[in-house]
Amino acid sequence: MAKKVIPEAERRRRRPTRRGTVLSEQLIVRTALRMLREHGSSGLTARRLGAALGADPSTLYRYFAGLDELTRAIGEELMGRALDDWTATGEWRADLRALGLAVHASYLAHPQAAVLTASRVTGRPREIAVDETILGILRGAGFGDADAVGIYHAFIDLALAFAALDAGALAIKDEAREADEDMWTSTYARLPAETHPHIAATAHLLVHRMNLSAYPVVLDTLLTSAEARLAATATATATAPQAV
Amino acid sequence: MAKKVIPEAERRRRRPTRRGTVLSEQLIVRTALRMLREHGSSGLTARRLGAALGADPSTLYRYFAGLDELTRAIGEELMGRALDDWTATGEWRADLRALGLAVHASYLAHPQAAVLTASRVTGRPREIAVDETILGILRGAGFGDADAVGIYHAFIDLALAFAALDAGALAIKDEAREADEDMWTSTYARLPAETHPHIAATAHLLVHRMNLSAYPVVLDTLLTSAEARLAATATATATAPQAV
DNA sequence: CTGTTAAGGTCTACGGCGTTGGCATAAGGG
DNA sequence: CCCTTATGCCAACGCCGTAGACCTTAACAG
Repeated sequence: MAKKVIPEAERRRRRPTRRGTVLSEQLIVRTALRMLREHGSSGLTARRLGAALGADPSTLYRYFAGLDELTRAIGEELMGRALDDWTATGEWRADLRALGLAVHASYLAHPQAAVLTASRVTGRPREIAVDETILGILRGAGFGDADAVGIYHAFIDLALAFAALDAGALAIKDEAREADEDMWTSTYARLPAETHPHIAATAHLLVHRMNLSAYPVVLDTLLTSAEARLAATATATATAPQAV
Repeated sequence: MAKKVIPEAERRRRRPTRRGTVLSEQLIVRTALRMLREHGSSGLTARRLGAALGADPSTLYRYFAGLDELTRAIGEELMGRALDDWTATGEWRADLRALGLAVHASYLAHPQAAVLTASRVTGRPREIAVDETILGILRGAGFGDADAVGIYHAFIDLALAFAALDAGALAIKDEAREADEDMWTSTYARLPAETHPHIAATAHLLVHRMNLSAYPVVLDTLLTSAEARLAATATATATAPQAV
């Protein structure tokens, strides 16, 4: 096996595989994304990916130390796409909202991949770029460092957590068209009022609501609360500018 | 193989295993929880679980249709424990807060198990009981059905999403004591100010903050927003009681 | 243009996995 | 006490990740 994985930037010799394809990290990651979509979140295997690329499975280990590292690269790709899809306007609240939704949407565009990656911090460049951007927006808006960090933390974790949760729900629906159907209509909507009065009374509302994501609502409450905090701080500073 | 899995309630003949243990769903689930803690979130295998129980791996299929169903039973167990740890006081906001934290804590008590289960709806009895409880608290507090359902949705998804996210972080720390160490001190805290000014400026705050959960903060913003909505609705109703 | 070197492919193999079907046996109702 | 059948065990299938040895050819020096 490979002594060590050579970073993409330092690759010199690109030998085509037996079947003629020339490999690269990008090609592998994109093929992996396609396979996840086609075969479900547990359908990404070294052998299958190798076959799809026309390469021996073990070749992948020249590019990634293991499937785990490949998984992190996939997450990085999704995070990068979110950032690409986003443009700053200078209005902090609108920008944060758009960025949060972009991250969420980017993951949901590949639910099977998101399931594998959304709850992992990769520490790779494009993920760091997102973090830097968020902190920049907050500090630029006038938040103090402590507030900025607190809001940043809530913001990014909220986006990732909901990305993972919603992607999981989506992936299950995509994969198990049979059997699972829809838990809310099949199970919850049929509970008798005697044993579960509250669910029974609101079943008609639940069935609709639970098929949407709660993310936008929660995101907005977070941003509203941040806005209030900013206003309060500004007033306090204006009143007593000598305070820290 | 078994024609069909027989529900726990209908089991009559409890034949001991070759090594003397008498199986039950509960024993299997609890042993699985222990194995997850000891061997990490990917360390739960039919063979290992069988060995730990002193039974043949295939015996498990008499109790669960597959590892997937066992996983759902584990999630159900965690959700049930959360409900057991919680007691109602009648004050809706405090009750919801306590219940949310109980769910979060119950999952974080078994991070490796939580990783596998937190983003899955099981549709099993004790999970349904939690849902019924939440809706009951909200409707009892005076929220209209539409509001109650909206808040319920945000509340439960928030709890589960953060349980999954925080458990993932915890599980990685438990499992990969080597190699990963702490992404925040190892990677982020060392970024140069030229390329990442905002991260560099706040690194000292980030390192502390990112090792905590953002859940309590976000939960409180959600509850505050709900409280405001309830007050607004009450006023509107008092002013114009004839309104729907 | 040729020779050398090692990057980057392929091949083979190992141990472990989930799951299945067939079989043996003993629990418990009659 | 007998019969039925639930429930356990065994053996086997086709996957999996990945390690190590090996081969081939791209890239560069001369």
